[in-house]
Amino acid sequence: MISKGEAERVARELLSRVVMGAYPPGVRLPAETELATELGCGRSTIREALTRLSAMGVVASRRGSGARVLDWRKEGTPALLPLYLMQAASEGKAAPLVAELLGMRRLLAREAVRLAVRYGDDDALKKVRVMFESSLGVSDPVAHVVLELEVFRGLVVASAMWPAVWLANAFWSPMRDLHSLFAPVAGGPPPDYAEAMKRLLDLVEDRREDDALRHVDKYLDRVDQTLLAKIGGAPEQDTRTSNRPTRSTARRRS
Amino acid sequence: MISKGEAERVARELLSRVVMGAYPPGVRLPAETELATELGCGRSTIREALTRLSAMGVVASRRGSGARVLDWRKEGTPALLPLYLMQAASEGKAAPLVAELLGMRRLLAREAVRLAVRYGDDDALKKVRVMFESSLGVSDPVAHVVLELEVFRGLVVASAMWPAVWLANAFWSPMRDLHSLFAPVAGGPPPDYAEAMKRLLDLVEDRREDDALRHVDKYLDRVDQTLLAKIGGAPEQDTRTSNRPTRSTARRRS
DNA sequence: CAGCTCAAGTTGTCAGACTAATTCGTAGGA
DNA sequence: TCCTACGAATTAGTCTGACAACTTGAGCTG
Repeated sequence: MISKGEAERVARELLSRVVMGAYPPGVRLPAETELATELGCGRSTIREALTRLSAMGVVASRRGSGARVLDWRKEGTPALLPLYLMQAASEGKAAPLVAELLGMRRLLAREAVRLAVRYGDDDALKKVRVMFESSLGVSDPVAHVVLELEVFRGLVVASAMWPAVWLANAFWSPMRDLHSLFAPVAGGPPPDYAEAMKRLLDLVEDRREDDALRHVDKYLDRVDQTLLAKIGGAPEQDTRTSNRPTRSTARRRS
Repeated sequence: MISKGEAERVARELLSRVVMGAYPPGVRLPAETELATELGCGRSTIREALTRLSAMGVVASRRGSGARVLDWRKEGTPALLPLYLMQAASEGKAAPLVAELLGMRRLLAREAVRLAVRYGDDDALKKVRVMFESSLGVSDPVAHVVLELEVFRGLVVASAMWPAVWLANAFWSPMRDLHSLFAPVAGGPPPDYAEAMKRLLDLVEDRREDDALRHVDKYLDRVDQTLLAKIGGAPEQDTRTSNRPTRSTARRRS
């Protein structure tokens, strides 16, 4: 994702052509040799780029037949997020997507807290606390946002439930690229960041699951609404937007 | 994932060496030319395989320096799931992992229902129903399990919230490979599959979010407990194992 | 010992050739 | 007319060899 070089450039170029609609789903891509001459590189570079796009669920190559563009909106992976959202933003349609992304962040943040409370061992949680404290001095918006995500991810890591870590990685690593787009708008860390996060870690270490989940919900409520207000998307009346288990859903008769 | 060829074989071989511990995190892999001669293939094939492993967060290559093995348990992607769980199963440690995977499935299934209720348009939901009905005749365990996952994924697709679809893909496509491991154990579809799923789709189309979520919770409760009992992992007393928002958590005073 | 230079080693990219698979037009037959 | 079978053209997969860009570490110099 952060890698450089010719193959990366070619992959970005091809991906943007697909996302922008120059190569719509279903069509066959030009042959590798054609792409090579057109983009001014060797065939191996084209192949490297196509391998990456294939891992993103954007194209699929078949020997003898060529590479077809897949229905990437339905078959893709979270790696598509940054480019997709950039395009949506350029068309002024970003607001509902951002709201939904925040909802997914909340989903995973809640899961992170839950896992850390249940399975996190004390040493690993200590490391998360160290990571958190090292993020306190940072006021740069982009850096802060990355560190905040890293703390939540650290909670999952501390639980040592690796499949959950991998799911978190699939979402958070594109989110990292993405947040650097919005962080300048969102401004620096919220004023109560240090206090709220410290309290969260305390609750996690005390294994108070219910209190910790309530706390993270409240914190994200404030943060999300602030961000949405600044982005400019009408913040949709009330908290129904969030996908914490809706209040009315809470199973009353189970 | 389903692709064939020499590169796939090499990638599997290298990945299994990493997961089995032959190449522990931090060490440098042998040079590409060495690997090529050792595995009996050309250097381009090795490079193709390494590119895939790199996309899985298992290795990282640097020009001039070589390829290092990453801390794949912390940095990996859900694509590691099948091999990891196979290894855990061979050591008899599968039960807690399976329980956790079922928890994650519930998380995403609930999200699928929620998104479909809120954003799914009627035509797209009709397509999901068609897909579901075409799965009714299937009694083969593996095929059924794949189709059931596909129905839940279809609900997310119907909502047209693509980032959520991509997150679901990241989890469900490895789960597909994985379930084919356990499906023979789990046996065919549960007796109430047709009835329960039809009711779920009805509730979704009627936009009754709360009822739909309750329904899917109850259905998954039954399915999960049956599977866990057969797998042999002690099913951990009661439903506290599931990660539906715990009853006591349901925000009473918000 | 600190700092510099340079040579060896490694990945990234290019080029060309061959292999294996698919596609499609066409000739031939029912 | 329709259908089948065959073969040529097209295309991705793999191998080989070469060079460029970069990193590392040993040896040299002060």
